Amino acid sequence: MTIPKFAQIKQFIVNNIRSGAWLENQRVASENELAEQFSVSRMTARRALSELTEAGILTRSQGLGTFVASFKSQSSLLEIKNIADEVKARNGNYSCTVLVLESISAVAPIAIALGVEVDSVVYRSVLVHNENEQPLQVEERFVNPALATSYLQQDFTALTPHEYLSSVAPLTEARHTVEAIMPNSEMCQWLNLYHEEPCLQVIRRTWSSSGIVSFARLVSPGSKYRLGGHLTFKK
Amino acid sequence: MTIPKFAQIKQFIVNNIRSGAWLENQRVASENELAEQFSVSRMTARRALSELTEAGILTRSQGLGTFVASFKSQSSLLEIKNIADEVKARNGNYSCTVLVLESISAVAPIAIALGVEVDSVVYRSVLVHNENEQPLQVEERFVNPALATSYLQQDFTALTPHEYLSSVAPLTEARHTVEAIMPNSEMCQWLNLYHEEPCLQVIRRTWSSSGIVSFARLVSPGSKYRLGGHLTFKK
DNA sequence: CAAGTCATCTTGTATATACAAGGTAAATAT
DNA sequence: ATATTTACCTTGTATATACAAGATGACTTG
Repeated sequence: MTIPKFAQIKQFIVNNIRSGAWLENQRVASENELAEQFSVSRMTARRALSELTEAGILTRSQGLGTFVASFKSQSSLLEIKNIADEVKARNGNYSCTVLVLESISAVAPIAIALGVEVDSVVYRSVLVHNENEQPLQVEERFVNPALATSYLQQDFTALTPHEYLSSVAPLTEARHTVEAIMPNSEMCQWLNLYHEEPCLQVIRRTWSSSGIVSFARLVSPGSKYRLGGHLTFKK
Repeated sequence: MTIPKFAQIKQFIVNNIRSGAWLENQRVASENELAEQFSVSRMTARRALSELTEAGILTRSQGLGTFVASFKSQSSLLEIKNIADEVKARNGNYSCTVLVLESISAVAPIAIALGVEVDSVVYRSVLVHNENEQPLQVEERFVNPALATSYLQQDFTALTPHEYLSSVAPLTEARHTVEAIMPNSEMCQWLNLYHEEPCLQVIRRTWSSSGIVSFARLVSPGSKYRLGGHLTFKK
């Protein structure tokens, strides 16, 4: 028995919840009770309860006790992964084509999103991420030149923009929104779509300690790409 | 100073990372060093480091030390919230209309998704979630009758299907996928769309301890609904 | 009877201590 | 010189103890 004691207690609790034996909002044994049942110290029993609480499986309140969390309270999460990693994970052949790499004058919405002056110069890149030579996602990115001076000199077939930006301006925050859009004709060409079809668009803004670094638009055909996520009591 | 000591240490560390003073993969003071710096016991310093590690902000390895996690390793997460809560959160007027509530014979894809026999009887509901009397999302749901016998007798304008199902068959797991689709004519009618437009579709399958409970399709117009999420070093 | 107090349960914070186990580098033996 | 041992750092697990603070119900007091 090499499994740590606190982990054994966690398993015991999770098993009871997963099996349906303990229902939502039902009370769980107190730290002292668990300590006695498992012949451990209170601090060890406490660790099991605390970690399961942190994981959202239990809820606790001082003076009252510990309870099975209601499923509703758990927010469901979706992961946005790196597309290159995703392709490689399913043994696809990943490649990347650079379509545009330029400096442009920022129109109002771009300037606002990047936190720079309107009509100031910003960098823009458009890449296509391919799986088995078929376009899977278009990445259009606007970059704050003050924070990534030599952006235009990079070879993005070797190093992704995200990786390069992480190295020159360490990221401290990112915000995403996901929506369904209809691609314009330019985007259809980039994605090699004969018939118009709805696309998933992820907007990602990234911050570093010195300000907004970049603003990216990731567009993928609805027929080829989806986001997935799952939520469980495991752990 | 009523802030707990372990929380003060956490703040100190997070501030250093957010400000950019400590870079990715950089080494952080050890438990003993922190304990001395802050005049606390090792266990208290340890708690700060452990909780930040659990939150994905630090990584630790036995024998080596503690390090600032690389931003890349953090998966970006999107939250799928309850739509009624979301509407209420922005002070919208939430309402719900029941369009269909019936038992049908399961065709193959539905039967497979629910884990029941093909052509067996399953329940089906179609609801429209409205914000200020405008359709915001259509929820089409197929339910395993064995696990929610009296599903068809419920009043879903008062209690959402998700809430009802949680009460009769406590959920233990959920899986989601998000994609962009073009709605068919029936869906356009339900969503009150004059012009066809791309929609976000969330597929949600939920499990309880006794099997697959239900299979829901949540469709929202791309122009009215988006998923948001953000990733930060806060906490 | 009603209001306040007290005892006793709960979780929360904090410390001191002990040993286990992983990793590195310097000291030692071959 | 190379290989092994040893010392010393790190994090990981576990215990015993103390007091703080929230919640509840019984008991006491006005």
